Amino acid sequence: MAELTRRTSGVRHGGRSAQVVDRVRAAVLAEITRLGFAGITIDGVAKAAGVNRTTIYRRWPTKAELLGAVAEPILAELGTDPATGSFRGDLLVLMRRLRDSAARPEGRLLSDAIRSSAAELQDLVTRASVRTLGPFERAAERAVARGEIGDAARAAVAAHLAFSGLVMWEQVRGAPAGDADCVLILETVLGPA
Amino acid sequence: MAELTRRTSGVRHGGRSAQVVDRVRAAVLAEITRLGFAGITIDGVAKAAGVNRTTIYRRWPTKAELLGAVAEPILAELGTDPATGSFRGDLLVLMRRLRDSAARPEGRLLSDAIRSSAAELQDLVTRASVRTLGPFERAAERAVARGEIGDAARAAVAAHLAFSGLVMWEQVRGAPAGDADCVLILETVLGPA
Amino acid sequence: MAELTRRTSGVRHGGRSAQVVDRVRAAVLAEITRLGFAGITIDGVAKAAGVNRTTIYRRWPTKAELLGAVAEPILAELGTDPATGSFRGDLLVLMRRLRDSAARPEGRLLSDAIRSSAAELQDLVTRASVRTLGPFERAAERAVARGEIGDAARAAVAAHLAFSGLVMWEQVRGAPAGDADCVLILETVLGPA
Amino acid sequence: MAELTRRTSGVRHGGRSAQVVDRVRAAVLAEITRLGFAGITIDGVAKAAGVNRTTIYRRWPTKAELLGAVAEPILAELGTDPATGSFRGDLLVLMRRLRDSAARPEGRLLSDAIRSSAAELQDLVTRASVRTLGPFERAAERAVARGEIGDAARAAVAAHLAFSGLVMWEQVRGAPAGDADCVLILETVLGPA
DNA sequence: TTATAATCGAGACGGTACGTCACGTCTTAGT
DNA sequence: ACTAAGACGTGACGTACCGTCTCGATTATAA
Repeated sequence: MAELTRRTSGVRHGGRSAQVVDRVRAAVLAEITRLGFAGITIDGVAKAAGVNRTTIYRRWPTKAELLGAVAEPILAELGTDPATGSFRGDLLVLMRRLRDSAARPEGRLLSDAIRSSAAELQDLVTRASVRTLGPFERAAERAVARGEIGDAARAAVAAHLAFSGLVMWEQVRGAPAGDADCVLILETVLGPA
Repeated sequence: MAELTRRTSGVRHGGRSAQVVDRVRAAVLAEITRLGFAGITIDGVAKAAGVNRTTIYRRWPTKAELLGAVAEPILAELGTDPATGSFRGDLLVLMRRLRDSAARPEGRLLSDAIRSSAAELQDLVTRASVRTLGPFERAAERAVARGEIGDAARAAVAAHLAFSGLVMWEQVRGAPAGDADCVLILETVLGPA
Repeated sequence: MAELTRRTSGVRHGGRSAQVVDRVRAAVLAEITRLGFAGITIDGVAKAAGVNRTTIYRRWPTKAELLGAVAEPILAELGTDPATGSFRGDLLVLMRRLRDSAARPEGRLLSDAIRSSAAELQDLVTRASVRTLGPFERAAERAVARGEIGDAARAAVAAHLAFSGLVMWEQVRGAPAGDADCVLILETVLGPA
Repeated sequence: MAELTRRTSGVRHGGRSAQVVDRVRAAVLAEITRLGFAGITIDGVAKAAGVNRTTIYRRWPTKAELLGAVAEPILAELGTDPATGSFRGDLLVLMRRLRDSAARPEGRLLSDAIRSSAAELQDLVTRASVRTLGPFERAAERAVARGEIGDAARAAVAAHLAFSGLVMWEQVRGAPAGDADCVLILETVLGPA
């Protein structure tokens, strides 16, 4: 998945190039807000960004790369590991972070992408899943290492359920998850505190 | 969502009409197997079915209706309530049923649809979600009514997690859920037996 | 070209059949007024007539036959020979008659058809041309027979010009021909009175 | 009406673009020969030209523009004024020119278009009429200015008749106008030389 | 008065063409 | 070194008519 740099080798003209990148990024987010993840088109992004369509294709040859580049910052953010010292604490932090991100266009992009089954976005989907689920899984591993939970598979499933339950929440229940919902999920997969 | 009959009243030409419906249905499933849910096109279905494209449009004006019609049987199947007498038993049945269905093209259609965020499929998505999640939720309600679980919200979340965890399983973990996975999920959301 | 009777052999069921024929005929004229000659579709006529599309096809297998049937009365009217006793008088009568007819939908149908180059309407076009131009040509022949004009070819051309000039008048000049225009045409092709 | 160049400013790719334009133009003429004016379809032209259908739509958004572009050269040719010094001479030149053009596909396109009553071609029809009839009318005006004819309306009608008579000739009489026919028309509308 | 044949309404289908949208690629000109 | 601009092929979309077919329901006349 492309990072937010040009694919062709060579010097980057700081000013102009960076401007293009920024405008395209902003345009993608605006389009997500306007039309939703599935409604994004290169044409639309180009127009919204005031940039030529070919310019986008040059920099991000596929839609997956474009979206991946836009999602990169939030992916990085969601990819970091918390360190509360307890599985319960880690999961709660991760869930709240994920929930909060879904309120932003980048987050919507991410969670819609994770659920998507489009072949053309396979790269993005996999990468986004791995990096977003990662901290959940590592929290589980730490819990096992710390002896909080004996059964590693059990810990992994708990992490998976917390993640999946949250990712599917709005799609299935029609409203974003609240703070209490996060706590409920947590107590359901880990038992009452 | 259309059932697998003509929208207008009265299918007359039992023979020919029924044949068309059957062939289109089969073609949709074949295309799902071949290209995946997101790869389905009316053109492709028409060709695979050996039927004219306009014939499909006449009967199912939107893609959501076409897919909904094809999904109807499995929706009906997954929409029935088990009656094992216990929440645990009900959930296990529901999960296994859902897991098994995912191995068939109709099931793949369904679970991919449920995760999809395509605007054009909103109808299908909602309907599929409601009908497939329904038995999970009703099982939770019965559990509450029976006094198995005191907290209704807690029961509902358990149902939601079992459902979501299963629907996202393959997408996120790369392989279909096994029997042991179902049990693990069950023990995670309801506690050990 | 079909007359306004059923093509299949057998008895005509006076009431119902006649009603259908009348309503279709009225619908064709209404559609000509609404959409113009080129805008006529069988679908549209059927809807406007409150008659099933297949009923129209049964009776008039081609569009040319349908239109021909509708045009028949006016064709008959325009096909009769005047007898003023002079070429000049005959032509004037014929021109005025043709001009007047163009104000009615049937007449518009006719003159648009005569100018049309649609292959599917070849039958109609030929028939309409022959029958409408006929009186002009016969008037020329009578003039020659009477000795009014010596040169038969010359007389025929005069008839042709009067006819063509009138048929093209509105199309080219943007407004229907007036009485004075008819006289001008007459004096142009036959010389001043 | 579009000229035979791109609608947007500046054709850049002299080679490729020009080639496409040429091939489409040739294809239109070929299709006219093959199927007649009324039988022309964008699909057919695209196939005959070995060009994609959307390419045609991009360049000529409507059929009227496409046909207008193809007709442009002959329109330009038929739009020039002769200067024989006499009404009679001018008309004869104009008639022969028009008659000759009808032997070529472009000319057939033109005269069929002029007679057409299709709403979608209104632009083309008007433009073609105006530009083709124009020289006839201006010849009449010059005749009046020169004092050849006293009555301007009379001169205009003579021009109109010569034009209409010729345009309708083949449609009504079944064979193209010969040289002698042109002379006959001339003598009919202007009197013997 | 009832058969019976003609006719109609309704639904469906295959097919052609339409005009549009989005994709991804290429080339040339300009900055 | 990039970007803008224009063009193109390709595939899919959803719609409008065309002409044909079959079935079931009427209906008007002829037995």
